[in-house]
Amino acid sequence: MDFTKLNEKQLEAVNHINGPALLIAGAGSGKTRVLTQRIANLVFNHDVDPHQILAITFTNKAANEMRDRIEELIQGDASKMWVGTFHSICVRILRYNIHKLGYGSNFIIFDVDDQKIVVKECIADLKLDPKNYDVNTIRSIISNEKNRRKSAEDYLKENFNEFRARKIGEIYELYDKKLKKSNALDFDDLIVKTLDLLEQFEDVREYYKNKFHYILVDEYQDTNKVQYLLIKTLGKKKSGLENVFVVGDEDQSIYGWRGADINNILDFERDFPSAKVIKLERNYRSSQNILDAANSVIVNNTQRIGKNLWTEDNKGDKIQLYQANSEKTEALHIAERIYNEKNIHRTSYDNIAVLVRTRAQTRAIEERFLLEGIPYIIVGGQEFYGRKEIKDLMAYLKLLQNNHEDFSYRRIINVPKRGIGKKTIETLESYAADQDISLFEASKNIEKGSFPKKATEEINRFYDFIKLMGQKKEEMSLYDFVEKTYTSSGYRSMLEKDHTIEGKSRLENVEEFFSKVKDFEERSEENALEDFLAHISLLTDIEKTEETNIAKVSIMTVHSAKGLEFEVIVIAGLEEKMFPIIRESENDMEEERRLFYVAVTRAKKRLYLTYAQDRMIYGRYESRKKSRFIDELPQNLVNSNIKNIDAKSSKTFEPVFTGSYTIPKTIEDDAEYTNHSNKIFKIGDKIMHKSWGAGTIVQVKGDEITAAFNDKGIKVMMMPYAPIKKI
DNA sequence: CGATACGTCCTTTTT
DNA sequence: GGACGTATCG
Repeated sequence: MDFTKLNEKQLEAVNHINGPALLIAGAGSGKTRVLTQRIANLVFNHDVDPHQILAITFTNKAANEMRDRIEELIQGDASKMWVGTFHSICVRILRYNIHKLGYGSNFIIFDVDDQKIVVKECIADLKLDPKNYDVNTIRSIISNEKNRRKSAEDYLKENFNEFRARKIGEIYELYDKKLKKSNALDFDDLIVKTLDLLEQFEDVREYYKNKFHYILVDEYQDTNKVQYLLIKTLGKKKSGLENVFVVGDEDQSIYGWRGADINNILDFERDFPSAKVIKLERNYRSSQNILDAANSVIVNNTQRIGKNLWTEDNKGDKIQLYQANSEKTEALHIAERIYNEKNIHRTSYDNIAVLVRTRAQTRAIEERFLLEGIPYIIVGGQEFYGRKEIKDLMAYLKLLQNNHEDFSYRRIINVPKRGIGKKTIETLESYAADQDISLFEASKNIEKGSFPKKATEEINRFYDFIKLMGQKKEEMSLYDFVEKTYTSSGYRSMLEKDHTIEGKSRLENVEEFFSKVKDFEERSEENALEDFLAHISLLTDIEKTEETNIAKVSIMTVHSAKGLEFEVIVIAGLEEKMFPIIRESENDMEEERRLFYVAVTRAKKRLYLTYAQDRMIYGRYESRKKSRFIDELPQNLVNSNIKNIDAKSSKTFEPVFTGSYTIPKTIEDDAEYTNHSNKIFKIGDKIMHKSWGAGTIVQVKGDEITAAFNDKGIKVMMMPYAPIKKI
């Protein structure tokens, strides 16, 4: 194998074979290359069988890429190597062993939305006032407790003397009971139950300890306590050969709020005293100016091992800071910058990312990009899988996977409408509760007379449908099965009957869902329903985002940007209370600073920072102060539009956008798209949009045009600015 | 029983 | 400003 492209430190890491090691890998220091080459080295030069290797990555996509890359390097098969996220690896272990904990191996995974529904139900069951027990708060308490390895029982014990906390403990307890009854696990359970399994069953523990001779963990700084214990359990060997190789960067630890413990990386040497520590500080991504900026901010943190990024690259451009009047001008400025990047620097749209601290910030930016015809993509969020029709279809599949899962049953029993209303369901529920059986079970032999005739018929029909599909599941391919479910349930005809714009877009979404099913079926070896459901549940934010063939600007949160890089980065909303967001402790502030550090180090060539003097918060304008992080930058590296930073500027709201400030378009072919002065668009017109392709106008309200695009769904545009033409 | 009208609360961040 | 929940009506 050719190691010539590695620097000295990287080579040292790749050649480290036995014994624990900690690789401190600064941003852009080529750690992925090290990880893959080290594994290839193990297999190719040191006779390690791929099935003895466990590699934990941050995303499933990274896992697949890593496997491909290794196969290329060793010119051989690495399919037996276990690579994946903590969650997907745990699912794999659980499928084989969870029966020992009293669960069925066909368990389903509950996402955050599912969790909330359960919590809400618990609050109602315990007759607590929802005003005093906020669903989101309690969901996150339960999650945090699980990540700290505290069971409901532990929590109740610890909080018995405080009324409210005790009640929360009771909710936690009931929540777990409900999940167990539905044979469901939430995200945190996936790790916790795996750990339970390894601790409680010696045979399981020994099996996996013996199997995995080499363990690699990426993004170690973001592991929480349970994940840490999992690695320690698997990694501690009798032989003393603790081949645990962890890679991380304490300066990029940004998931404290989700239980990640920065001490896992800070204390690695204590846990594995013989650990070799290698530090990668040479950066291959960014210009020196960008690195200087990053270094100068992060030195203000105390929780560090300490490192200083450097590059042999040149100084590069200065950082550009822009103070806007409001979030609207901020967005406008960003659009201008992107326009210049495109036309002056010839930067492709997909080499540009706009990073924000909170999802709410994306709206203003998105609206401006729509007006200016800048193609963009919002990475992550609830965009696709959060849609009602997709969740409904998933509920059908979950119910078919596990007939006794009441939450899905409830969701779809009357979708499409089957005349089974609230009353009927309540009766069914109380019957099921009395008998301590699932709703599905309860609907099996409902007594005549307890329900209206029509309802009885429909419940029976639904029961038969589930039963029948259960048989089909075994004989059909995944795709055909999903298709059959969609059609036979009546969901398809329900959507097809809906001729509103919304209905049409739902149909399109379902089509897209089907193409994902097909995709999964083709790419994955296993195509059991349970694998598909788990696959969908465990997708990361980035993976949920459509891949497109047109170049687009990415808009995303800093958290989503972890691990990515772009030529040009815009960080928006650099204001106190926004970035850093309001935090309670100094530790929290350090995490905010790390978050900013992550954002800055995503940039290869140019970095633009923006903030607004006034921002719309909950529908009211609020005065803002610029972020402390701006002051932590080396001021000689920053160009800014602020004339006198210290002077109290007299603030005037700029008027709502009037059109006078529109970006000059210079590219020739733009003219025919934007010169609408004497063209009038009306409903039914076929148009061509510069980035969305062909579409039809469905609504015109003044200057506001709504059009349905063939591939992109419904979009609203401002007529004078939208890059469209009649066709 | 389902569709519309108003009040409420909200924003961190995600597997 | 807007999503989401409860109240009220048809």
